[in-house]
Amino acid sequence: MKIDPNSNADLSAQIAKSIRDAIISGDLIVDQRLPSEAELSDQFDVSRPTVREALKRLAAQSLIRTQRGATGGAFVNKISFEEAYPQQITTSTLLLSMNAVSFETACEARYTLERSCAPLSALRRTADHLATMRAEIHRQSQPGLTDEAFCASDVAFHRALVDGAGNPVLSYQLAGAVEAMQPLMNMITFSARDRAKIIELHTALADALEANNAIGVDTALAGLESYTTNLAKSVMEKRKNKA
Amino acid sequence: MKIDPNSNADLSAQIAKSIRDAIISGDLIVDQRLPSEAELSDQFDVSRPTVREALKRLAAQSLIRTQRGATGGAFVNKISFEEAYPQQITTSTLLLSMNAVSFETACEARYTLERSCAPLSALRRTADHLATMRAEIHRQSQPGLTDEAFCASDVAFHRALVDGAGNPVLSYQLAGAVEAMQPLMNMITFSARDRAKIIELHTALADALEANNAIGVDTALAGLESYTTNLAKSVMEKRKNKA
DNA sequence: TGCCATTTAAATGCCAGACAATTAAATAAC
DNA sequence: GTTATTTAATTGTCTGGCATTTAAATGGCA
Repeated sequence: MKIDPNSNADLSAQIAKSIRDAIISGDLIVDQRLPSEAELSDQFDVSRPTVREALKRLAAQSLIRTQRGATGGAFVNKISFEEAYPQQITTSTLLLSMNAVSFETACEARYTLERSCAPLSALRRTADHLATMRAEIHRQSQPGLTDEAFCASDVAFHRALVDGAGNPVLSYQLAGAVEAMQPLMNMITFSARDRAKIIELHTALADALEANNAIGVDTALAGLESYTTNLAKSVMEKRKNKA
Repeated sequence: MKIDPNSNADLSAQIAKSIRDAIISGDLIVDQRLPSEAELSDQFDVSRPTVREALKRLAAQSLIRTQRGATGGAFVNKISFEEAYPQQITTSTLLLSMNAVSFETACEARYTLERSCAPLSALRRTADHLATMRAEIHRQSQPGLTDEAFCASDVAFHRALVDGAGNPVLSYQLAGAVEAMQPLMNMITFSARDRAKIIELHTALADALEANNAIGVDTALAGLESYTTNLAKSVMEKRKNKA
């Protein structure tokens, strides 16, 4: 293998790309062992620290894992949905906060995606999903709950709804959309009346889901979206008037 | 700052996590310069190569960028949707190929998400989006097109549809779902009759979008989903009988 | 004073060589 | 045959250094 030392990219970035491409193309398969760091530095004609930087880049993307010891080394990692969730959520969260995405835009995306899961979830949700949602509704009605805890429970509620669709790909894609909204939601202070209204809509949603009523779920979600949007709008308005 | 040398995690992973957390929490803001590698190795009480490995991890996630020279250093990166797309697509693609996700499951997720964009796209699509879709339809009807090129054009067509919704968050989330399907689609050989049928549905879709007819778009998408699923099923069947 | 060339300093990029820690396999002892 | 020990391979980390890049400081000159 050869690396272009005149490229503007770092050597470690080029090496990482080379290995990454091999993984994506299937040249390297899951659980296959990469050459040792010493061998790689020979093959790419760079020093071991440079190879290590490249491997750390790949490890940061969960593309490889490393083991120490005699039979150790770097192995192509079978990336799981569980591993991919946090990455996806981190990136989505930062995208929203760094790119000045409006609350409306983020909210629209989130509810648009979530409503698409509703029919499937109404069809397939298990008793477990329903129980989780009921439990979260109960938690949300506890007095003395902080706004952060209320939002976290809200996220758990909606994730149960999404998971109810029984499609891991959907769950993965939605995780980013739903969780990334949390920092935005945390900017809102929920009055007792707000919480009561949201709990009411959550209950309607759970009821519809229990009855396998797709239209009811969709209606409740639409209600939640408009209520949340309006709430955010009025909060922003108040904050603007104060300043 | 302190790092636990007795943790089972690598020092570089711990340092990366510490800096990553600071970025997510807002302690470090966009374009802020991190301490130099030498300063970081002092602060964390580790060597410079270890700090560098940590920084490469963060760079692999597009959380920082580095500049050489007198006023250089590592800076918190304002991650853009454009930067995030490839990451998202790579991860989604590998998730599908490594976890033996069935064609049905992936296809369901993709069309479920895409159909959720349809009403918005019917409302907001610009002439540009429409022109892109028409151009891709034209390309798809060219004789002599390879299956790969046909699939690539299909992806471009559907991305235009999604982008028509005018919501960057939706476009980002959908990119993974749509593009990650391509390797699966590439496993199918499309007969002339298949292509004609798909082009017919694409045309119906574009027509409906041009008429701002949300229901028509949804119908065409539903048709595409069932046609694609059946096509894949028959291809798999044939392949199985051969073997 | 103002402009241009040169020097300097700070930072990252890269390398060589070494030692520590971990782990599994080979070996030896009983 | 089982257990303890040694050995070898591999990653993790450190020290120290040189190369390269870049902006700012400096100096020379008109």
